[in-house]
Order: sequence, then C-alpha cells, then structure tokens
Amino acid sequence: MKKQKRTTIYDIAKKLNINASSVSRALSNNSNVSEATKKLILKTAKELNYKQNSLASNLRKGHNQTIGVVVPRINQNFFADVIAGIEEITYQKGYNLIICQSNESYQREVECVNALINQHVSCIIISISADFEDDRHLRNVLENGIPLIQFDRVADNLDTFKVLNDNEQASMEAVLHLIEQGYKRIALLEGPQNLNIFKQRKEGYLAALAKHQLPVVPELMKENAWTKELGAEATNELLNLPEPPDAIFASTSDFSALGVLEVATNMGLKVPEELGICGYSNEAFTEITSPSITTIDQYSVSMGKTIANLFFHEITEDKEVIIPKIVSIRPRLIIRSSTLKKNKTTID
Amino acid sequence: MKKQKRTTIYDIAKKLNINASSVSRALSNNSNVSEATKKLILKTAKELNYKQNSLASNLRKGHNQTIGVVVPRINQNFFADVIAGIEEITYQKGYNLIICQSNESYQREVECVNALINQHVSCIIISISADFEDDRHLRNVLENGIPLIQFDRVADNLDTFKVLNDNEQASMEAVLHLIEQGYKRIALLEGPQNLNIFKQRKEGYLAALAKHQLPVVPELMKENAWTKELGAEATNELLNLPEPPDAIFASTSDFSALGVLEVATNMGLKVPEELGICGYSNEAFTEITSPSITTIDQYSVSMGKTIANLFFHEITEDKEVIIPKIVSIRPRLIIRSSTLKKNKTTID
DNA sequence: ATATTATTCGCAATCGATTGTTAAAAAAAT
DNA sequence: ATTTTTTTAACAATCGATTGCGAATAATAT
Repeated sequence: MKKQKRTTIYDIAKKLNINASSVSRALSNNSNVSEATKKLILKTAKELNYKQNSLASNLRKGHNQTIGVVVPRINQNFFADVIAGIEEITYQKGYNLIICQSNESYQREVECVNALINQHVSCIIISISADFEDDRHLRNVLENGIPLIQFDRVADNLDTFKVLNDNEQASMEAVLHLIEQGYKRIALLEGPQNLNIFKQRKEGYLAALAKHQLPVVPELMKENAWTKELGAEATNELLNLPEPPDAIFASTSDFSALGVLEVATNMGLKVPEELGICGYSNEAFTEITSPSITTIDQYSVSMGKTIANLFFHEITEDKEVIIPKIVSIRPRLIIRSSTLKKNKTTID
Repeated sequence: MKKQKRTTIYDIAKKLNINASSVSRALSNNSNVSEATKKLILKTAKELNYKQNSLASNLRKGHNQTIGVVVPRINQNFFADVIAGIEEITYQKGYNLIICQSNESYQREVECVNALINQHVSCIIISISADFEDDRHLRNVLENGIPLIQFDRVADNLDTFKVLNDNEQASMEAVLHLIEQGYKRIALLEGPQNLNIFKQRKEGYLAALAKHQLPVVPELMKENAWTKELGAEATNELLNLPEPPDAIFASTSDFSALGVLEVATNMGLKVPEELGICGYSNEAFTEITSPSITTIDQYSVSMGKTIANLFFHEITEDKEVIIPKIVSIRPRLIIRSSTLKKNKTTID
C-alpha cells in the first residue's frame, strides 16, 4: 500500500504564503491571528482535509490527553462497567482512553504498562492480573512521573491512589446472611490468595463464622475455585464429603456460583432449601438463573466515575505534593432466591 | 504535580560522551555499533531507567504499531470476544490495540475515528453504531491513507475490507427450524433497519416463511425491539393480539429474547410448548436460563482473528494496489430447549 | 610499511506541531 | 506629520528519536 503523505500545517502555510506558526495558532484558536487569516486558514485546512498529527503535537507539548487502562479482561462485566464509568467522565474532559487487557497474565500486564509509559499517557489506571508477581512495573510508572491509580485488585505495598471495595465487609455480610437464614455448614470457594481481594473475602468469611462461634472447617474451604468449571469441580468434592455443606459461598465470582448451581441441580439438590448459594459481582445472569442467585454488587460504574474524578480533581499539575488517597466503596449484598431458605414462601 | 523530566537518548549519550545516534542504533539493535559500546549503552539505559518515547519514535518513523478498534460497546459479549480474537493475533505481531466504544452514538463514533486518525494508527477496525448517519468519517479514514476494516455492522456503500456474518442465512435457518418444530405463527422482533445486519435478518425471516408458503403477517413484525425492555414490551403487545404468535424470533439479540422469556413466564405461558423463543448472538446466559434459549452463534473470537489476519496478510506496504476483500462467516444455529416443541420429551 | 577494505561513530537533517521572541504593519495618540 | 501603542505574523528553537552520509578508526591485505 502506498504510504500516502498527509497534509501538514506546512502545506497549508505554503499554499497561503504564510508561516506555519500562524497556521498552528489559527487552528488552536490562540490569539495573535487576525480574524481574516484565521478564517482563510480554517477554510483551506478543510479543503486539504487536514488532520492534526497528535504524535507531533503531543511530543512538543510534552503530554498526552489520553489515559491508559489495564484490566485483566474486558469481557467481565465488572471491568467493562468500571471502564464505562471511567469513560463517562474522561469523555467530558476531552481525554481519550487506551484500554488494554492483560488476560490475567503478568507478562502481558508488564508489556501493556510499558507500552503506556512509552506513549506518555497522562495517567495509568490498573487492576492487576491474577498471576501478579511483583510491582516493579508499577513502580516504574511512578518513577516516570506518571500518576497511577489502582482499583479493586491492587498491589498492597505500593503507595498509590487506590479505589477499593470493602471486600471483607461485604463478604462478612453475605455469610452473616447465610447464617441468619439457618445454614450451618457454610463452604467457601476461594480465589488466588496472591490477590488481596480474595484474602479479604476469606477474612470476612472467617469473621462471620467467628461472630456466631461457628467452627472453621478446613475441608469446607476450597482454593482456586474461580471459574465456572473449577467451581463445579470443587462443588462436586464438597457435596461428596461425609458431612457436606448446606451452603456454598462462591467468594470468587458469579461464574463460580453458576458452576455450583449446575452441579447442585444435576445432583437433584433443591436450592435454596437443601443448599444455599451466594456468588460475587452481580453479573447480569445472576438475576435470571433459576433460582436467581444472591450476590454482591460492587457499584462498578460509579466506581469507574470515582476513579476518573480522582484523576481530574486530585492529580493536577498545580499541586506541589500529591498525597495518594484510598477510597473504599462499600458493596451491597443483593439477596435473591438462592439463599432464601427461611422465608422461601414469601419471596421467590 | 511536578512534571518530571524523563531520560532521553541524549542523556545517555552525554553520560557516555558519545552521540545520540549511536544510542538510538544500539537500542534498536541495528548494526553499526560495536558490541562493546552497545553493551555499555544498554547498561546505562537500564541504570537511568530509560523508556523510549513512542511519540517521537513514531513521528519520525511515520507510522505507529497500533491498531484502533471502534465498537458500539465492549460489554457485549460479541464485541468483547471479537476484540479478544483480534488481540490474540495482533499481540503476537507486536502491535498495540486502542479500543474505543461509541456507545451506539454516531457523534461519539465520529470523534473516536478522528482521534485514531490523528494518532496515525496503522489500521482502523470498526463496527458501526446503531444511530449511524453517514460514512463521511469512514471515507476520511481512507483519504488519510489508513486501511479500514469493517465487521458485522458495516456501511454498505463503502468499498472496504469487510468481515461479515451471513445474517440472512442464519436467520432463515432459525426460522426454518421453528417451522419444522411445528410453530405456525412466528413473530419477528426487528432491530434498527438502518443497520444492514438487521435488514438481512428480516430477509432471512421472510425467505423462510416464503419457502413454506406461510403468510407474512405485518402485525407479527415488531420494529426496534432490541433491548430486554423493548423486547418485553413488544412481547406484551404480541401476546395480547386476537391471534397471538406461537413463536417469537428475537432477531435483534439474546437480551431481547430474554425479555420475551420473562414476559411469557409471567403470563404463565409454557416455553417451548405454548411459545417458542429464539434469540441471536449466543450470549453466555442463554445456556442457563430455564428453559435454555435457542440462539445463533457468530464465532466471534475466530471472527476477530480473521479480521486481524486480514490486516497482516492482505494489507501490506509492498502491495501496490489493494483490493478490498469481503469475508463472510456462516453462523451456527444452536438449538436449545426454548424451541424444542416437537421432541420435548427426548431432550431437555 | 603502505594501501585497501571494513567497522564504528559523529554530524546534521528530518518527522509535524508548538511557542517565546522579534520584526513589521496597522491603529491610535500626540 | 510624527511618535507611541497595539496587532499581526515571521523566525527559529524545541520536543526525542531516526537515518543517510561522510569522517575517523581499526582490521586486513599487499
């Protein structure tokens, strides 16, 4: 394909017999250009189909009206929603978004972050991948003078802006709800413990048990059960125990909870009467399974807005010193049929 | 925030008392630099935490190892999957992706496209928004020498690479399946007819009816019923007709089909015995509703790969003239419980 | 030891836009 | 008519990396 040459401000300048600087000023509408020539420049710019070269502009100006976002996967509702929230704000401010997915791979995450650093983005917003190893790449962001905002899955030891869910609180509420409904042996499906969010959810689970002096039973806690398939597998094992659980809290995701539901249904177990199920994230489908699944909503869209606003309000050029803030959002337990053992007849 | 100055090749050059050009050559590993100095340069580059400025590099080189993708929404499985497919290929080739969402707004779409043109991306991949008005912005892409690949929702009159689903064929198959199952009055939920994909699906519907000499009943065709809510609304109207349909083909989306299912369930209609339901897109939830929903799978991930490969194989600098290709993918009908009226007892 | 070839590296221009400074032109004031 | 002030626009440097070309140095051949 022939590499076509695009029209530059010099082309416009040459055609009008003026200097490129005037063209630049006219296009950016910055004083010092008479109305007459400005109009002329704008007209010929349109005629020649001029498009600004952002590369040159940003190089010269030393910054970039774009923000980089790195998430594990865009096809998870939580992340897609957060991005939607971020975009709502950044769009108003005239910023572009570069969205990257790490695919839960540390290697990819590092590469994404480096590419964003090279692009001189104004800010990097990240939720780290599942096989997170260390935070060198994130320190690098800061060392290169780029503001960093972490959300949801964060590197704990790194002092940056963070927007978090109160996972422990939410998790505890969920388990307290299960207990209140009369469930006695509550199993836990855990996520990768190198991610703090999953640790916190486990803490919440333990805290709830402790509150009611329920015993902590190790065989009721299944590690790394965070996909539908792994959730199903873990459920199989759990339900074949001599003393199977009467409720399963899939603290990892709703997908995992879905796996639980499928296995339970296949085994002929009645949900919620014989088995209570609680998921995490409020994926859209939790509302339409039968029974619908109790889960935890993380206010993802508004979380995205919070993140973006943090950038625009807290991280500005004029501030001499920036003290990273940590914003914690309290998720909301959404009680649906899958855990309503007690008043089964009234609701559902 | 203090705008920190980042180390450049000049900083490295100064420190080593050599010329910046050597640093550049060393970093890009391009001959003409002795092993000794190359090693030295690489070492100090690491020491000084050097990061290449892509803006400068791309400006000079005149191109950009990034591809822009514009989709209506990233939180629709179809698009998220296509993007995943694109990424799988582009990642291997060392290309970055800039993902933009138009939010189904023409205005936003134009802005996204312009931003990508300004960024001098190597290629723009787009699926147009629902309120598509005209293709001026897309012509602009071509006029600026940027290859354009349209997929799924395309502007018909524009001669570009296109990767399409054979919507008419898939739609016809779906309706033929309904007829074969014994449904006689099949309603159609249509999408915005300014998008060709929805026109084609309607064609397929009509073709299937014609094949079996079934009458075309205007009141059974509902326009613009493509969200869950609109689908539900349309279903309400349809089911309250003097002669209601015995099947509804939600050609717009699975979300719409979900609306149908909810209304039917609420009205106490048995699916599939009293009402057949067919959706479109194979969203994950269609498998887990009860009954599970018959739908059409569009091979979205492989579609994404096809798109990316088109760019790398067909659109290369060395080709003198590029003839846009149109690739058509034949979707697959996935038959599930919601339409299995005939052999209800055997399956489900 | 000298001539020839191959390596290695510096110089300077370039990509396209921005911007501080200065000069010229126009407008206003004397 | 002349001086002062204000507008307008040209000049030139700059952002950071790349690259053709030529010069200097090292390696090889004669």
